[in-house]
Amino acid sequence: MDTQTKNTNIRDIIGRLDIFQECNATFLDTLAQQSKTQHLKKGQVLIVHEDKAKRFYIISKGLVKLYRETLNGTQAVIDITAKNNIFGETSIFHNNTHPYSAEATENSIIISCPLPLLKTEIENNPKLAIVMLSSMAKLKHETDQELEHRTIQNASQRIGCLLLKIANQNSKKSTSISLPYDKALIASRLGMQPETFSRALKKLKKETKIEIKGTTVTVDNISQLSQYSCIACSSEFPCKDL
Amino acid sequence: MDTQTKNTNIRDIIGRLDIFQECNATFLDTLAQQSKTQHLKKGQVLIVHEDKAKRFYIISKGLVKLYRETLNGTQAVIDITAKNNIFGETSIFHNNTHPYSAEATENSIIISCPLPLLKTEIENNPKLAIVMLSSMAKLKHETDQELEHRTIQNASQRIGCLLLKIANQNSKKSTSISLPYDKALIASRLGMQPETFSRALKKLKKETKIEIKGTTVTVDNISQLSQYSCIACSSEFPCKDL
DNA sequence: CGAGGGTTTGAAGTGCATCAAATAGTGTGG
DNA sequence: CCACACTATTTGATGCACTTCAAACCCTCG
Repeated sequence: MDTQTKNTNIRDIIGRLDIFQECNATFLDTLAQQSKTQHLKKGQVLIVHEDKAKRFYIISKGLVKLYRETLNGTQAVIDITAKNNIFGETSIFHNNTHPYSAEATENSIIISCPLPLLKTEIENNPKLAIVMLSSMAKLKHETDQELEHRTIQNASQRIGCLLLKIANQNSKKSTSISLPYDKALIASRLGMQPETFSRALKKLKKETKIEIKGTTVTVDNISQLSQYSCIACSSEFPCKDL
Repeated sequence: MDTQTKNTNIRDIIGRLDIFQECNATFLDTLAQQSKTQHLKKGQVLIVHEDKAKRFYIISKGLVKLYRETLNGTQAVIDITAKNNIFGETSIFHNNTHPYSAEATENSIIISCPLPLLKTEIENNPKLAIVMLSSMAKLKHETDQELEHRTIQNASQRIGCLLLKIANQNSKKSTSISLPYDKALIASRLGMQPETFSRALKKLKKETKIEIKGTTVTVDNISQLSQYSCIACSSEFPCKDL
């Protein structure tokens, strides 16, 4: 594939992102021209916490874990993010330092774009600033929710809550959910050990009559599940405030 | 005090807030005119989670707890915020619904301002939008840190981390710290029970040789404290990224 | 078929929560 | 200035949830 074609692809992907809907073609063209596609192997680290930030990233394919890590290697997962999501852009507001690390958790294709370009555009395009502002507010709110869950919900309830979230994203009444990534990764996303995840899922199955077969979870009675999980949450199902 | 004088006071306070430094006098005057001062008793609830939002708030004096609460009354504290801080403004980005509850934890004086006015100004004043954006990014980052602490640090380490934060805000080498609010409230802010706080503080005292007398904590050896707490954190002392 | 990662299970330990009760601290009215 | 009432904090005893370490199992893919 020649450069011309590549850039067209990037331009298309960028142009479709929600976050850039208020940007004009000139900016998008320039951004696309200065962007690069990167192929990441599973496990490859893209950002190291507190690194100087020069670029931000868009996931074209795959899965990226955002996390913070202590010297001895213990990790706290902040988010696991997928196709068409952007990350690394918040460093603009942190002295151009990345506030988290990022690692591909499966083979992924990433578009990397220069940060200064975005920064300038935010400063010059008020509409983009507003879009970024509400996107940031949404992120903040999600983290607040997560903090609440960690404080109030037990392991099984947190799993139930995640299942409900996934079920809701799909069709209205879908009862068959396939886990978006492997169980150990889900566990870390929910702030628990893989062993705990396994046992807590078993408990959840017993309590709410869900069916588990490998990577597929079948929920016959969504209200039973929501009752079990949402009793320990400030928001009622289906979580309006997201 | 007549209305004129009151408004002048409000105007002064608003005008000094960091967040409004990029706003012109006309806006600040209008905002002050449409604002009201409220006296809150300790324990009084100002915002109930998911209420329709009409106003945002500025603390002129006192202390306000922002939290989320389940039906059975269990709380998750999001933040405890003091003089010259603003809260309730994020509802602009959540369909005018407050994403948390707010309660005065001591007798407080609050300035309440109409949200639509702020919303319009954000939309029309790009510089304010940028200020709001970095303030929101900072909040998000703080919550990310908190989530990390809950995941990785134990109770004693979290207390130590808080002490370091307070020590750092004051003078460079201050060794005498007075707790900003009562211990049960600190405990809830750190996501633990009062009993746990008491025991964990005792343990911290033993491990790091700090002195505790009522509400005053004396730290002779800050590096010993930071070593104890920051070993379980992705940021090294003194936490640069704040 | 066998290697290797992902997942589950078991056994034991740790940290925090819970409930109950004692103690310290604070403000009030006499 | 003291005694009382009330709140904040500490202490003790016990239980539960989650972690840790070790080993078994399971699945997929060369």
